[in-house]
Amino acid sequence: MSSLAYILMGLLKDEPLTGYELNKRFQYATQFFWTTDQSQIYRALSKMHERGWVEIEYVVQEENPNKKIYHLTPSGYEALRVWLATPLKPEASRSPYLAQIFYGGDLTAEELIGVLEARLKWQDPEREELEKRWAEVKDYPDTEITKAQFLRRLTLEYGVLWYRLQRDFLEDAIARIRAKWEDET
Amino acid sequence: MSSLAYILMGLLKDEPLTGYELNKRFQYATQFFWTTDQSQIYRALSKMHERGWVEIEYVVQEENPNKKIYHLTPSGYEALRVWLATPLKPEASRSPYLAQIFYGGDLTAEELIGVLEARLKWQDPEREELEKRWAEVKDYPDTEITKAQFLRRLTLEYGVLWYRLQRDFLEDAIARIRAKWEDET
DNA sequence: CCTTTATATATGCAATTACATATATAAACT
DNA sequence: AGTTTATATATGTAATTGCATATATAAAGG
Repeated sequence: MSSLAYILMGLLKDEPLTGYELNKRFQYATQFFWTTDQSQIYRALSKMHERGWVEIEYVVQEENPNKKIYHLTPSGYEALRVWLATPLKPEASRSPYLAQIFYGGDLTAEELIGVLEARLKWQDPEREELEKRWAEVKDYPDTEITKAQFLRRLTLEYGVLWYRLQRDFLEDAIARIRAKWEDET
Repeated sequence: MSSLAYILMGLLKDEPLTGYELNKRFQYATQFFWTTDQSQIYRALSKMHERGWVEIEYVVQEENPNKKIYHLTPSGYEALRVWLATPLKPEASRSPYLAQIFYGGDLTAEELIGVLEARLKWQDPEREELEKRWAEVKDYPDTEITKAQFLRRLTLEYGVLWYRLQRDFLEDAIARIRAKWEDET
């Protein structure tokens, strides 16, 4: 099973949820370490059910479509525990925008910078969203929160650091490319 | 076409190469922004040939298997240029190890730290390799190198900054998890 | 002597992915 | 009046992926 199943089980560990609700969590809770499509969530839930990792509670509704609430089973929890403690092999690196810089020697400064500005433009709102969440929790000492809260905050901190690195690098790169290209002409 | 074809053309822009040689470049030149499998390179080259982006020079050898040297065509170069100047949509984030931290509240400190130490162990040699390459080029002023060298160095710099962030985060996380778990017991 | 490594290209395959689309009702917006 | 959004689940599909394996020769290492 791909990581997706385990990430879903991580969410189900705290509360039973429908596929629809899990999908909504994905736009918020896990978005900086895992993104996925709605269709993948339903497919993953099917496979998890086949394996007995989740049980389905069918809920008939009148105003809205019927729904299936997924409950994590003990066997699912066990599978999650094992996965959480298993060192994973390195992920594939995939940053096509770095390739665009790497090979961009023949482009104009505007073309190159256009690519980097576009990236800044979508990354910065995401960075600000994380900064906001980080500001709310950063001041509690490690000793005054639960282990789970501590770990969630730790990943949030990583997210903030990562986005700041991206922003700093992009801003620096844009300035230096501009200077370099002006110099050469 | 996926980014792979363009990254291959970026390499072919400077010199015609065989699939075998391209594969070797991938373990070095591009490894921190793109990793791939040997089989993907041959498959991508086939597709690129169908599209007329590369031409094949057949070389018969006696001591070694025959080989095909791929030359970038003007139409390939043009496709590369267009891609390089096109802002790409955000890549999917995929960091399962962050998920392991995020959901790791029920694990022991040793289990959690084991995952992080394993990651440090494979990342640190890669970081050191990049640091070494960075040390060799970092002191030339931007004005004394070509645009292409400048951009290659810029991506290398990003790679170094990224690996340092990883190391700093992992070391800090390990220390804080250890402290927190000792505290709770 | 046997195994591994280097040279060189290629296919089979199952898993995973993103994107589009289907179905259905109700509310809210334009 | 017509469109979009929210609720809710599901399938079709082409592309891409990593891994394994096939073929073939020569050199180097154990």
